[in-house]
Amino acid sequence: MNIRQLRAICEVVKQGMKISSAAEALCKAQPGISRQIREIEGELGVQIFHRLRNRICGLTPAGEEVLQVAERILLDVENLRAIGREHSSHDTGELIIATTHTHARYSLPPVIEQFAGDFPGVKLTLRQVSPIQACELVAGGSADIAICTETSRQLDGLVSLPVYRMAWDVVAAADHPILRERTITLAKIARWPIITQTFSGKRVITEALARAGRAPQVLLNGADADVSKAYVARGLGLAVLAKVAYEPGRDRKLRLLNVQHLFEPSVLNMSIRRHHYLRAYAMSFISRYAPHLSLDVVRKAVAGDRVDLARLREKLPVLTTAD
Amino acid sequence: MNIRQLRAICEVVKQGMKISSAAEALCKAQPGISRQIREIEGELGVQIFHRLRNRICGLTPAGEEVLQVAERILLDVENLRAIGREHSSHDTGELIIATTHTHARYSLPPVIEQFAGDFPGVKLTLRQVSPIQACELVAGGSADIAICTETSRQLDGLVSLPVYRMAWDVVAAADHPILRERTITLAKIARWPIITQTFSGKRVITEALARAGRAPQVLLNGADADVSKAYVARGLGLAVLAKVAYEPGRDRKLRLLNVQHLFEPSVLNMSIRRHHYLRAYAMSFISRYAPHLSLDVVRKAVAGDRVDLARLREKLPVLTTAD
DNA sequence: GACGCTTACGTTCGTCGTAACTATT
DNA sequence: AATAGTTACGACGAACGTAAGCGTC
Repeated sequence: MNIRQLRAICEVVKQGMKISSAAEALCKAQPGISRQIREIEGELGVQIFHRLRNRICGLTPAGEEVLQVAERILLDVENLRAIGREHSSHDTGELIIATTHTHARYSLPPVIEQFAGDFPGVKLTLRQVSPIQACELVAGGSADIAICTETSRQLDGLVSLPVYRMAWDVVAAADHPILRERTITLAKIARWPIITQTFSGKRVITEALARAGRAPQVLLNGADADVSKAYVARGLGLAVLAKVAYEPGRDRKLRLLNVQHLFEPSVLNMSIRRHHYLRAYAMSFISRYAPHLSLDVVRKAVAGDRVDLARLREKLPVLTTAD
Repeated sequence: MNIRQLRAICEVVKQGMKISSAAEALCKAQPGISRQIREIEGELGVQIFHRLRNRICGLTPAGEEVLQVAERILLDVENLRAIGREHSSHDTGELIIATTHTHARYSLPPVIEQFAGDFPGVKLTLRQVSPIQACELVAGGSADIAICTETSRQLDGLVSLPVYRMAWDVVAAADHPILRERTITLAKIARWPIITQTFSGKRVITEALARAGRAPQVLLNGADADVSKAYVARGLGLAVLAKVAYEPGRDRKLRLLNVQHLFEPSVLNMSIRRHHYLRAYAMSFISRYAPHLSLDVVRKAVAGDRVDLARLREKLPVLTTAD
């Protein structure tokens, strides 16, 4: 058995059961990949791929099981390389963080600034995507850490730790009529056009209004916090923002509505691929971003020991400002 | 990187940092092993072994981490082979159970008889050892399942599931004076010489008497249940036996003392190496031996998901007779 | 005929064992 | 001298790419 053979299997699956695409992705000729696969099938004594008319078209049940283990082995091979780099060049390497606009723009900058100062040799990459994509990037090994609100479905092989509760704000233009109201209710919010954001912000407002039997009048959808703020400033509507995205000093044309009682804070997760080796600088990043998280807990959770998430959630600090 | 290289590393460690022994164990020449190691050290860019005066004498910190991951990879490689065998020859293979005398002789025979009938193609091996050795065999990959009472220290990489509570009996010769007592107390037991067994039986009696401020008068130590019974039958003393080891039909010369109130039942564990692939027949064996254990729980526990052991323990049946 | 995989074959690279060498005890 | 590990070298085998073959769309 060979690591190359396992890589061939995984790549063929990743490329949608195409040997030729896998060969290209691995910079090899097709016949090589073809043989690697037949060789390991011969050695294990089972068909891994379902062949239909001389063409590969799916995994056999045995193949499903093989794939799972093969992926774990390849991950561990990557981990060995990371261990090597860790001990040969402690403070140089790469750290890829997948997150949404809100965190890339508002909650992460101070941490990243500090981190970049401390680890000039680490190439830090920020991938700004949707929460689901962020998790998928991490699960697929293309990113180290995902920082995003909870996604509906947990990918397996992914360890998610709650790190903050995110409070929400509703903002309005300084001369917006709603500011004359003494108390804000969901019903009053629902009267005005709303600029919803792409990800969790949208869900938060929709669900909250649904609880009050209302639906938002969506003026504009698919905006991020910055876009939302621009439209709100022009008086076109209200927007729900993560509290961290409101900057009193810069957002002069905006006013906050007092809505803590209307919107439940969302849980912000940090997701890491299970069994992924975390370089020392990655741990350092984590402890800077979430100083209340014990690194030992992180290490254990990633190693596969199940951690008492409920207890972690209980004492989660609320994320309000980035600094 | 190569699986061979990883195997070389693990074998050298296993052989107590001896390259030559590792070479022999792997049926290779020394220079080959030597080179494999230097090659992977070169590729990872770190020293794995500590070298002192041209001689290997320990793992570096990096080596410790590498070893851990390398072992996991080798285990997974073994798992791939097992998956192959599972799907190519479902009902043939090997099953190695490491357990103590009591279970080999008393609690397992009916299950094994049934199993052997159902899976004639499976070579079943029973390794009769101490509880600690049983766990070590499983942790080292030399056995599939360990069945034994809890050991003081949990080996890492080992998943232990509680399967039964083992009740204890004290037996005496039919004409033993203690049988004239109306109620049995620890103090009364402590008056007589005791034949202690090698493993948990010894601890049980010692700890129980210690709670009553007594120490056992040990007449003979290191016996198993059968040896104990023979001496007890000759009137040489009392013995603490697992309830399952007392056979009323055969043990005519022995009498039971009513001691449920004196000896706390011990928890019997089933231990499996974490991430070890369990063949279908192994699962079948488990469900026969412990029908109250959900196979899904077993599968999850072995896969690394932590299971609520406390809840499992609560509703543990008491093991009294084997059938 | 284009696409996708397999078979065939010669080259290249890697792995292994023997043997000679070096260092430690 | 004996033990433990490294270096050197030649032989064998595995992996790769090119080219040709086969079956499907």
